[in-house]
Parts: sequence; C-alpha cells; structure tokens
Amino acid sequence: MAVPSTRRYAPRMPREERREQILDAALHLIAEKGFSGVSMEAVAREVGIAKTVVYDAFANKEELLNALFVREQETTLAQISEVIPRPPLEGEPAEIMAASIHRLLEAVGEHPDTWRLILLPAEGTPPALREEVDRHREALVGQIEPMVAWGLDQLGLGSLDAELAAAGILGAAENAARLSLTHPDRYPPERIAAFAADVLTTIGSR
Amino acid sequence: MAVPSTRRYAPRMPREERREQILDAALHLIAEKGFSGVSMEAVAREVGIAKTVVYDAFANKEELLNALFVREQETTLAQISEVIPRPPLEGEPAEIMAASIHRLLEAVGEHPDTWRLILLPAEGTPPALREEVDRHREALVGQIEPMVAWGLDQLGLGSLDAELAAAGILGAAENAARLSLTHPDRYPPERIAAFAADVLTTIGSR
Amino acid sequence: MAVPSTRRYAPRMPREERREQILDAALHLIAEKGFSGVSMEAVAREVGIAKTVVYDAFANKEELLNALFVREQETTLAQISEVIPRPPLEGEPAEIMAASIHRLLEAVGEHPDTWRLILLPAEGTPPALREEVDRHREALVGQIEPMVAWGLDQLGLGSLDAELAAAGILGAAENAARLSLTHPDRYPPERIAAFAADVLTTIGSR
Amino acid sequence: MAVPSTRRYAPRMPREERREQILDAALHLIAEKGFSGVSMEAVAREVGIAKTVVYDAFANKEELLNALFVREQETTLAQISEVIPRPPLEGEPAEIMAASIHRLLEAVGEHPDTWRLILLPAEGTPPALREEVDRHREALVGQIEPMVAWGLDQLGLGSLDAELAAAGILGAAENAARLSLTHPDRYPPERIAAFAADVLTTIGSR
DNA sequence: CATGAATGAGGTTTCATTCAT
DNA sequence: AATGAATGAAACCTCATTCAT
Repeated sequence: MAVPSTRRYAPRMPREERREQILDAALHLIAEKGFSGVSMEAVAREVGIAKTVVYDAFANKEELLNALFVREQETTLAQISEVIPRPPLEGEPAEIMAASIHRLLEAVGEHPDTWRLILLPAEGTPPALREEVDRHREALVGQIEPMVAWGLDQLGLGSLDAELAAAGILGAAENAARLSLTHPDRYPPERIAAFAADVLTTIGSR
Repeated sequence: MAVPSTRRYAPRMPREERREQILDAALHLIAEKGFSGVSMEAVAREVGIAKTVVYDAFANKEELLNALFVREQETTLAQISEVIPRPPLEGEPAEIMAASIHRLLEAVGEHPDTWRLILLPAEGTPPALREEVDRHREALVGQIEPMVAWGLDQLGLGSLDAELAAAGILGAAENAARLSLTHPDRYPPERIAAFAADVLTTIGSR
Repeated sequence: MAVPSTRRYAPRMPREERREQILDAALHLIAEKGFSGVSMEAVAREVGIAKTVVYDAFANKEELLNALFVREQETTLAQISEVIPRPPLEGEPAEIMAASIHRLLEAVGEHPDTWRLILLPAEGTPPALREEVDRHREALVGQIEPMVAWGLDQLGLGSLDAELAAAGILGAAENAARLSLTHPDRYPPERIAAFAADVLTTIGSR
Repeated sequence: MAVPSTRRYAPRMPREERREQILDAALHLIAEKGFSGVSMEAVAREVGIAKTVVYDAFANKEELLNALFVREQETTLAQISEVIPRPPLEGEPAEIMAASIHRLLEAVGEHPDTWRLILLPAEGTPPALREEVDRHREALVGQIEPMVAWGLDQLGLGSLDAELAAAGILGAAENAARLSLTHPDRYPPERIAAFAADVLTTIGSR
C-alpha cells in the first residue's frame, strides 16, 4: 500500500539484540548526563523506540541497571584478566608491571564510559550493586595476591603483608585509571606506566 | 485539658540549631540509603518536623545539599590538616607516616558518614560539587607534594616523578580510608598503619 | 470477570482531541471560578483523567494557558472579522452598524466563556499574554479606523479625531459585549443594536 | 540596657494606622507584581513586619483584600463624585463634559494604582468582589442618568434610550481612563477631553 | 503589640509502570 | 514485537494560617 511519510515503526529486532542495544543506550546516557539522567523514557528515546519495548526487554528499571552493571563489569574484568601477567613470569617485575599498567590504561581509554561506571560507583544505584562491586574487588585481590607475593619476593620484600600489598596495588591501579579518566591529557598512559616502572626499579635496585 | 493526646508541634528551636539538625539528618540518610534517599520529605520525616520547616532553614534542596557538602568537607579537611605532619619533620619518615595514617583512620572511624560522603562522590549531586571535591584534591596534592619530595629524598628516591608520587600517596590514603570504611574489622587502623610503616622502612633500609 | 466495579481507565483518545477537550475544560474552569481556579489538578479532575494525561498533552501549565489563549483569541477574532462590514459599503451607516453590533452580540451570547476570557484580561496570566491582547486591540483599532473615517465623513463629522473615534467605537463595542455578558436579559442584542442605530440616525439626520 | 545593634522590632502602631499601612503595601504589590504577587508573606515583608502582625490587623487574606477593595472603591467613587457636574448645570454640555473628563483623568493620573485595581478587575479575587464592582457601576449609572437625560434633551436627542446612553457614557469614561492608564503619553487628558468636547459640539451644532 | 517557629493543604512536575490496540 | 494513551506515587515547593514567647 501507500508508503507512510515517516517510518513510524522501529525495525523489529530479536530480543537479545534489543537488550544489547538498550544497554548501550543506557550506558551512553549515564556517561553523558550522570546516573540521574537515566529514565526509562530517556532510554527509549535514545534508542528510538517506545517505552514498552524497553519493558519487554527488561522487567523494570532495576533489572535493566543490574544487567548493565553485570555486562560492564564483565567487560572490565575481562580486560583486567587479559592484562594481568600470568605465571610463569619472566623478566623484571618493573617491566612486567609497566607493561600491564600501560595496556590497562589503554583499555580504559578505549572504553571510558564502561570504566567510569565501574570506577565511580554511583549512588542512586541500589546498594546491592555496590556490594557486588566490592565482592568482585575482593575476588580480584585474591587473584593477584600470588603475583604480588612473587613480585615482593623478587624485590626482597617478602616480609610485607601480602594481602594489603595486593589491595594497595589494585587500589593504585584504580587510582591510575581514575586519573586517566579525569585528566587524560595531563596523565597519559605512558607517564603513569613509566612512573610505576620507576618506582619498582628504584626499589628493586636497592 | 492538660495533656493533649498527641503532641502536634515539634519542639521549637533556633534557626541555626535546626539547620545543624537537618544537616545531620540528611547526612544520616545519605549514609543509609544513598544519595537518592535524600528528599526534603524524607529529611523532614527523619527529623520529625514538617516539610516547611526544612524549607525555612534551607531555601531548596540544592542549597541544603550544598551546605551539607561544605560542612562535611570542612570537617574532613580539618581532620586532614591535623594529621599532616608539619615541618620541621623529625624522626623516621616511616614512623611519621604510620602515625599520620593511624590518626587519620581513627578520624575516619569516628565520622564514617562524613568520610563516606567525601570519599564516594555521589552522582545526583550537582556537578559543581564534584568539581569542588576535585579542586580540593588537587590543592591537597599540591600541599603534600613538598613533604613527599622531602620524603623521597630522604629515601634516596629523589629521581621519581614527585607529582605522581604525591597523587599516589593521597590515593593510597584514600584507599586506606575506604578499606577502613568498608571492612573496619578486617583492616583496623593498626594493621594499615603498620603496613605503611613496613613499606617505608623496608624501602628505606635498602 | 466481566464488569469491573470501577472503570479505572478513562477512554482513550487521540492527542489532538484530548488537547481540545482539555482546553474546553480549562476555559470552563476559568469561567466558573476565575483564573485562580485553574490548576492542572483541577483541569484533570474536570476532564476525569489523571493529571499526567494533561501533561502529555501540554508540557506545562503555561503552555496550556497559552494554547487556550491563542485558541480563544482566534475564535473571537474570526467572529469579529465576520462582523466587520467590508467595503464597498452600501446603505445607511446606522443600519450597517446596527447589523454588525447585533451579529457580534449574538456571537458573544453563543460563546460567553470565550468572550469573557478575552474581554476581562485576567491577572495571573503571564504578562506577555496581556500585552498580546493589547497588541491585538491596537491592530483592530487600525483595522476599523478607515471605516470609521468614512462613517464620520458620511455623517459630516470629518473634523473629529479619527483615531480616538475608532478607539471609542471599539471600546463601545466591548462595553456592549460586556453588558451583554453580565446582564444578558436586561440588555438583549436587539436593544443594544437598536440604540446604536438610533444614535447614528439621530446624529446623521442633523 | 544595652542598645541592640539592629532594631529588631518594627515600631508599634495603633491598629487603624497599621491597617492603612498594610493596605498601602498590598495595593503597591498588586500594582507591581499583579494579583498573584500578593501573599501575606509578601505584604508583611513589604511593610517590614512579621506576618502575624498582618493577621492581627486582618483576620485573613480574603478580609484584607476585601478591605483594600472597599477602600479603593471609596476613593474612586469620591473622585468620581467630585467630578460629576451637579445641577443646576450652566453652560454648554460640551464644555461641562470636557471639564469633567479632564478632571477625572487627572485624578486617574494621580492614583494610577487605585484606578488600575478598580478598572481592571482582576480574576483571582473572590467573585464576590467582582459582583460588588458591578453593583457600584449600576448605582453610578443610576446616578448619572438624570444628567445624561438632561444633556440629551439639550442636544435634541431626547428620544434616545437614556439608560443605555448613561451606561455608554460611563463605559466611555472608563475606556478613556483605561487608555490613560495604558498609554498615558499617547493619550494625555487634554487630547481625550478635547475629543469629547468636539463630539458633543459637533453633534449639538447639528 | 510584635516576633519566630511550626503546621497542613495544595499545586506543579517527573517517573516507573500498565492497558489497549 | 511494536505503539500510544493511561495510571498512581512521589518529589519539589508555596502559601495561608496558627502556636509559643
């Protein structure tokens, strides 16, 4: 029949694809207008669909945000995993760490919205989310602890509290990522990685 | 005649006192339910007064949050100032830092809500506020940089990037404070302070 | 199953229709309780819908009132246009004017709320609106001035201040409309029109 | 005892004087910000007293506005009375009317706020007020009707509907006053009075 | 007579969510 | 699998009015 002047219906789309598209839109909105800028209405508008489609994809707002969070956290965790050096470790700790940090910060630079979401855990989210972030952190600390212990040993610092050292290093990495996010020009990956290498070399060289 | 069944009127209170009371309530609410839990309604309920009393004390929500922020930031800055060692510095850097950290973490433990507010900068806050926190951070970094440079020199690490070192130390302190806030039992001030001392001593002793 | 005890949902309606219905309700409210009787709440109640439906139709109260004003002003202007005699004028000025006035007052009688709104410019309206009414008045005065000048000439009164005469006649017409609105029984259109004709005839017959 | 740094208490004042002062403030507010600008709070602020003082002077807002209305209406009526020519009338109707109109418009120019209040009967006022204005108008029409009849007779227009003529003249006077209020520069009293005289003379001279 | 601190009702607006098509 | 029209709850804020001093 006649061609409608304006395409009124958004293209149909399988459910999974729709979900991804919606999550993308939500992430974008958070990055742009902060957490309070996310409303079901706004998400729908961003995607260009009716609100009810969003509700067909996610039961309610909480579930949507949850799903977003899970997805982004998986992304960041995967990137961290890729970056964490795996035993057997060869070469200088300083170099290893510098390389890791460098790659991590590059990943941050490539997906700033994702990292911002994870690193600046916003209030306004159900507290449950924040707890999950916490749990993940602890898992990560556990994951890197052996590496850290090895590194400390290499540096002759085996007597230090390895758990706190691991937490400290993770924290330092997060701080580095935050600096990278908030002042990308002043603190480019190279500068930060170089600093990390310097610290370790200087310490290691006694 | 004498005793009315329900006390309809909340006790009178001079304006300044009311303001403090309201800010306390708001801080408490933020600590408990996150930033989105703060509504003028909720604040009034928490204090046990009518909404309008809140509006008599603060022109609007933004002003209330602003005032809260300013007050809490002043508190934390004062506590930080008290803790930062002032030249002439005598004694071992390790001991000095351990003492500082210890005192800081105790302050954190005494006012956890305040520190949470400052350390976990929340969305939903007017962006201006977040920028203020940022500015304060940078000021602090500038403030401690000389101390850090001195410390690095003492440790024979004068070649390191002092600015990043200062930022790193501030970040580490914040991380310590966060650990303290989220797992007060697992990471008591003593443990963290001891770790800091250990790190410095071990490094310093080459 | 079949009949729910209370019909929870108001009947659906396309947006444009809803808008008209809402404007009607607002006009009715203004006529009945004055300008301060118009609240989004009251409008919704009058129509029998939820407040939010009103907001779906008009972004906010100001826009609603604006739209109402524009619509009513268009109505009255159209009615005035129909009534203003168009050259070439044939016949006695007295008769022409009487016929015009008669038709105008009938229009007023058919849409009293509309005319009340325009003739009794209310406070509480954004001042911009009042200025618009003023501008429209002046435009009208300009529009009828030639006619008035012609009429004065016909009557041998060409020496009079035509601008003031036009303003005076418009004012007189408005007064007539107001009389018609406030005392429709005492001053029916016929009586007023007859009076106008009398005045002109008597004057014209010298 | 000690002199307080700032005079906290407004000067005491007998009730009647206070009432006048408050009414003045209310009138001023209406003139400046329109009817919706009048709140008990605003009135109190304008006078520089506490709200309760206003309530001591007037039981509630309605009464205050009523009192204001009555007072202003009395003022305008008195001014009208002074201006209405009293029999025995001597001289030309044209001159008499011109003089009257001139004096009236000067009175309007001296108390614009008062006249605005009466001439632009604002919605937002209890409808009772509007009815009162109406009643007063009718009384006025009755009052001037004899004069008008005499004038018509003098002009040989005795056959006209005297009641409508009186209403028309009152309406014309009001219009003149309104013009005077809204465009004082374009329509100075002289121009309007001259026009009125012209009309009557021209008519009268047949 | 005057003040400052309190209340409750009501208005504007936003948002998550559901119904009908 | 889409849309557009509806709901109700809750947030912000203002105002008339009253209590306690």
